[in-house]
Amino acid sequence: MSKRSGILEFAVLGLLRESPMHGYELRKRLNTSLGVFRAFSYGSLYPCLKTLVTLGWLIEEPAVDSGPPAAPLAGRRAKIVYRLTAAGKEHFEELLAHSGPDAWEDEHFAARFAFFGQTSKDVRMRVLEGRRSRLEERLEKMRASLVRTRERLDDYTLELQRHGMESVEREVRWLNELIETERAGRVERPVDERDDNDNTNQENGGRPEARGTA
Amino acid sequence: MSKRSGILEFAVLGLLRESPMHGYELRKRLNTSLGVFRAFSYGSLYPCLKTLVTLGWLIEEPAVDSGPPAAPLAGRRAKIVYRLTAAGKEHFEELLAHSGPDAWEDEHFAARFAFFGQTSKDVRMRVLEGRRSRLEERLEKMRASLVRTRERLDDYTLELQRHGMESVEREVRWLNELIETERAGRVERPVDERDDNDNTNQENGGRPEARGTA
DNA sequence: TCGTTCATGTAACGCGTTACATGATTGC
DNA sequence: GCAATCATGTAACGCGTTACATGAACGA
Repeated sequence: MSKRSGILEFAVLGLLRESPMHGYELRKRLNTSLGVFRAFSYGSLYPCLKTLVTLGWLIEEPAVDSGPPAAPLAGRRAKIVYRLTAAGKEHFEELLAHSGPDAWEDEHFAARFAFFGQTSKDVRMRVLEGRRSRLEERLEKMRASLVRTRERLDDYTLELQRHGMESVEREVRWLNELIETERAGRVERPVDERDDNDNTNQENGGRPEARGTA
Repeated sequence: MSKRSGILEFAVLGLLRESPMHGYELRKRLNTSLGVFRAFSYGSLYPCLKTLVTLGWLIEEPAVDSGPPAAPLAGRRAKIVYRLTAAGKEHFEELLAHSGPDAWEDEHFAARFAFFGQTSKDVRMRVLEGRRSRLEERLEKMRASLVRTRERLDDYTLELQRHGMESVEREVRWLNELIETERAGRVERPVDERDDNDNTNQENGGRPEARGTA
């Protein structure tokens, strides 16, 4: 209906899935833990939260402020803590699994990757491979346009293109490593129903060997 | 006044400086020659052109269609060719030289770099160095946030951060090479007043040696 | 008590896109 | 003749930001 948003909505749901939070804290985690790839401001976050509430993905809670025990009374502007509803959880799963055409773009991909810890292995594979083929398309276009326009571009433009292509190629190699690592990975932890907080996901969950590759 | 735009405006002026063009062609060059880093649509391009005309940077010309000699008459919807005015040229120089706080962001930088062929050496140096220090700031922040949050992030988030940092570090190395090359560069071609088309800018204008570095 | 950080919001604007509407020219 | 592509535009919307307004809690 009104005011749907892409990546911000997704990130909010993802963070809230880990644990309930209020807006301020949410924003900080958006810009630090996750935020390497993007910064959000209150002007977008708070309206987004409201929308998600009206959609039923989130509920507001009056913030049982467990910190300072004094002055727990009356009219103090309570922090609003947002908690993911069951429907919200479901919706988030859908978003994770969904492979829309724009799902492989830079920021969409980064956002999904950031929540791989909460994603099943097959979905992870699909996302990684989707991203890779998206990048390979992009490389094709770049090469084609280079062939078409080479000779009538100055050195700087050329250098810019070359550096751009190299960056993309580098990301493809990175994805290749990740995909290999995933393939080698064993156990499929069902992810569902385990009430929070055991985020220690050991047993070779992430990227083992394959480092100092340059 | 109304409808000022950043990078699109800049790119249009830059392309038009090389030679007059109509909107359609302009858009194609935006998305091929230059367009590795960004794609624009008509919905933004045409309004932008109008604005630039009212500002006096551009003038519309009725397109003396030199191609098909037949049917040069009456009411055919003429292509509109846009040409940079003297004021527009001046404005573009200002934009090139200007070092606003946002001038070092990803897309701003890429756009400026794409027009280095029309930029004097000292400005090129300022831009490259500005970009580099901007990236170094960014690296500082990333490192700091890593120190703060390490240990309570899952492997995937960590890997994402690591890859992000490596990308930035790589660009810094790239800039270092470019800056060195610039320093080694000799002649300062005044750039001004040479009526178009001798774009052959030889004499070691771009990036000589320093390749296969990985 | 005074500045800083925490905490929540709103209004206006920025900078673009998508989808639509329109028509001329070219090549088969 | 008909499709493709060239060529120009407009209206509505998307997804965010900046700047502003407000106020409580905390530390020195």
